[in-house]
Amino acid sequence: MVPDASGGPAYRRLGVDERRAQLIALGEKLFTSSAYSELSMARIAREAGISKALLYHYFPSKQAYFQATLQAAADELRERTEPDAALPPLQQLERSLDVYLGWIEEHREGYEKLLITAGEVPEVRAMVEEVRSATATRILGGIAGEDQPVPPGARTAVRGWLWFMDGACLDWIAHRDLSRDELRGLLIGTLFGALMASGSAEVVATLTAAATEG
Amino acid sequence: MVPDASGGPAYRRLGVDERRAQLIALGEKLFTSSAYSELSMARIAREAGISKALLYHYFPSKQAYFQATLQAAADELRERTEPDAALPPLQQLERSLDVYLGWIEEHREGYEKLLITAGEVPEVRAMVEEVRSATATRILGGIAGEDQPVPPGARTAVRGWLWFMDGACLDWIAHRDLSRDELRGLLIGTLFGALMASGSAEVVATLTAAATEG
DNA sequence: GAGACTTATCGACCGACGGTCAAGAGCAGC
DNA sequence: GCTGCTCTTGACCGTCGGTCGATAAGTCTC
Repeated sequence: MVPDASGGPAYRRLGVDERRAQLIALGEKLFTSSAYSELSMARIAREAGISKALLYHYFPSKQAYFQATLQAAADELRERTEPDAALPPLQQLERSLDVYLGWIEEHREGYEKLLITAGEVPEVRAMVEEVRSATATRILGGIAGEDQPVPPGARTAVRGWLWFMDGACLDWIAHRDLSRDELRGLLIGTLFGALMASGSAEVVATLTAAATEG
Repeated sequence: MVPDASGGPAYRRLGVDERRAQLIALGEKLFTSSAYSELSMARIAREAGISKALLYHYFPSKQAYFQATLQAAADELRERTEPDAALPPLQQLERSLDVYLGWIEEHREGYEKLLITAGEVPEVRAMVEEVRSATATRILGGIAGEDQPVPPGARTAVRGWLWFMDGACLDWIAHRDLSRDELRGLLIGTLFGALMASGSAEVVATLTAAATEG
């Protein structure tokens, strides 16, 4: 390093937690404004005012770093969409959807980048896929009864519907000409439509009946 | 190059079209068996038995090369799903879907890799997005009348449905426990369900009425 | 205040990547 | 057998993700 003519320290020495928090906060900012592959670790380090080696001291790889910046948001989302088991299934779904859509409105750019960039990083693809899987299981479990075997059509319908949700949400935040309630209605209506078309009419009937009677 | 001890030519010299065709055929094979980022241009050149510089002589970049290997398949798919304007809208849709699903069955691995890898290559993402956009316009134009303004809800519904299609198809080829007819029924039923839920009930009625009367 | 100790931090380095370039080798025409 | 066109090459460049031994900032002790 260049000798420090000013006499002060050549760099500031932070505690581990402090430095790590700073890097994660920076990562959240950078990864939502640039694509994963367009951000080099060298540039991230430069913007953080540290060396690349230090960045690698805190995170074993670029993918791990990216994943770490997502983890906090992912945890928060999962916790917020955790359904209230006391509610009837349909209301559980409605409430979770509401929270989900609210979260997307708050994190527009991040959500967009996440879905588009998902293909680049296997770990992130796995995260998205795991969220989809868990949600599908939750829905199928909630509507078809606990340990009943799930008919293939219903499984495909729910799986496809989760993709529908992402596509519709991307369209939503791109155009912003639909209210959140309208979108939620579209999503739930489509889920029912898909389940009906898959030959699972009775679960839809059960669902809606339980809602109107309760 | 190492002096050729055998006395024969050090390399085979091919015509431009021949070499290009060979490289595209090789690319189709390699890109369906490995992910885009896992394939280096050096390795592709090695497998083709040529130098990396020659590969770059035929294709200006790795992305352009990848895109070129997709172009043939994309053209074929687009041509095959071109609807017959003489048919009523619903039958157009059914026939195009049938062709589409058949194409996916033929190109399972390629389709899977394509959707998963789409995020990595901007050009490919643009291709997929363009196909979705064109299909959406085709569907919306066919059902809502030619130059009528499309209500936002219907647009979002169709856009989401195209994502639904990809998600359902991925589930379909992953599990293979649904017949093509069942899947097609699920897709069309879901499209109707989505349009109904978006408040475009009348277009669905028009569509199905035209089908049964025609 | 001086010295010892811990460890956060750095500069220099590596192999591999995508991409470029001027020179060379295969083949056709004479 | 020579000439010329162009297909083809080895060597090179800048940057990337990632690694490593050395160094200096801060703290603790006396």
